[in-house]
Amino acid sequence: MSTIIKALDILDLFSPAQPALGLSEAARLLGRDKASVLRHLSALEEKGMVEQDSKTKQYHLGPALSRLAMVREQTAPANHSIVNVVRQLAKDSGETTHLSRYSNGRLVQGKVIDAPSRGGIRVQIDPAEELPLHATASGIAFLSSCRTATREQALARPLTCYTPSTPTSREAVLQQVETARIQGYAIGDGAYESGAVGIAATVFNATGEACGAISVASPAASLNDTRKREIIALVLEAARQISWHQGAPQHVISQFDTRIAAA
Amino acid sequence: MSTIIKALDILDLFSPAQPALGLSEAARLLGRDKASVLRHLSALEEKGMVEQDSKTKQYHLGPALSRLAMVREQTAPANHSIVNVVRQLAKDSGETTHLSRYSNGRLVQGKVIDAPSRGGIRVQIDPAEELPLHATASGIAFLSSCRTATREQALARPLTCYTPSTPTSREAVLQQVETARIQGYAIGDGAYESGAVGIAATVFNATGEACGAISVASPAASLNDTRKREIIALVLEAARQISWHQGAPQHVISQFDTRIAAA
DNA sequence: AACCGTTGGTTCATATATTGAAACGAAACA
DNA sequence: TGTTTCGTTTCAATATATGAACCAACGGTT
Repeated sequence: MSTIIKALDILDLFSPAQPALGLSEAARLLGRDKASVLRHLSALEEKGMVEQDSKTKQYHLGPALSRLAMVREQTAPANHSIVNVVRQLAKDSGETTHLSRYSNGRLVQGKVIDAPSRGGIRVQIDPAEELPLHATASGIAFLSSCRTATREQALARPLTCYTPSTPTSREAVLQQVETARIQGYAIGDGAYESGAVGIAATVFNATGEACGAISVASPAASLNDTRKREIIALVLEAARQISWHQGAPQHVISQFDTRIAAA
Repeated sequence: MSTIIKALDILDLFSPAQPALGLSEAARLLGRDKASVLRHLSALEEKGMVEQDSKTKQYHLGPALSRLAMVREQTAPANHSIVNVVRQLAKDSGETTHLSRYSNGRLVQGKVIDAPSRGGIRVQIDPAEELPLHATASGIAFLSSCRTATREQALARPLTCYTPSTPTSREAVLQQVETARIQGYAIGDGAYESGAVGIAATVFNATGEACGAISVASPAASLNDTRKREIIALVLEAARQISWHQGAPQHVISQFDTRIAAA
């Protein structure tokens, strides 16, 4: 394994739950030698990827990340219009909405728009959180449209159980994926977080490949059948627009059109 | 030089002006071998730091950056390292030092470090005090780097006169701002408090926007030309460090570097 | 105060991962 | 068509990473 990857693995230790850690702790979590981890951390620090608190000696994520993320956002192609679609979906549905993107085996949050808060109960989503492919509506939707190799790769990894309704067997996941494929959208009913229902549809890129998912998360209590259908239509429309903004090919777009007409 | 740093150097090639680049171009810019750069890019890609457009083969900054930056922002530690820079500046200059931040049309004190008291005359600063933009070195420095709308807004407000040398006309202020812009630092000679000379430089945030100023306040009596130049260099260096800690973009940092070299 | 289990950090011989010139096929260009 | 440039692969030479052992310092216990 390359040194670069070993070093960058360190960054993945940091999370909202664990915003800072010391040398020994990092080495333990990675199962590596302190000396190596120290050298890696020093290199990362030199480039501003992490920062060390001179008092506590703990490391935390550094300013270079803010800078680079800013560059990425500023130069992300055609991002603005896509974000607008997500925002509109949040407004129309009145619920928390998030767009996720697939990259290197992971489904990561692209943009999260919190529910327009006019009181009442809403779902909160952590924008830094990675979405498990097997336990979220977004994940199931994506798996239902991606290439087989990608799906197999995802299923090969351990299927962590989050709630009593998390599908943890290959068969259970595949069945959900299959219904999602037929319907054109996925419903995740408390499989990741109890009481939160996700309704998601795949988004496609210019090559016609699945590249992520758009999803609305609602409290289970607030969903009856007509409301559900309403949201499904909104999500499908948003997925169509985002895919279109990314230059998805005609046959993908028209498939959305027939799905929306059916809903 | 460690491999990690060499790999991370690649990320610095990306900028709003150059949001994507190919392998050869990157290798050329870095003066390194294509093969190495390819391996580095592949490693970075595996960790999501860059992404390769499968069509054009060009690389651009990856989703891991957005994710990690989000974690960093959520867990933003009350920036200890920045305070350290201010403290160090106070120590190196031997004078009272303060970092101010712009917010809602006002320049407010972020952190004030009193001069290391080894006797003699020093300037006292009230940490609760708001800094008039037109009459302090910090204010002039900030105005010399902020966007036009902000500057106009500041000039539209009444220009209170504090001492005989307070600039009270729009033209007088603008002239000071212009010299500050050219020099990269501002000197406020008793414009707010007679006998107190401020030397300030703008600090920038991750968006590359001016967000405040760092300043050293000395008694006029204790300043000769060489001492002044000494402090200017220290202030510029501190501004550079603070901006860096806030993730300011490369072109901002390098501007500081040239200014420091000139001083 | 002496002891203990930590911590972050350093050293150096060993072993391993990195390196870069050269070569390749593909694509773009003239 | 030949020419250039591109991304990518290979492999021997070597520069670099590694980790066991060690150190000094800190914070609790006894």
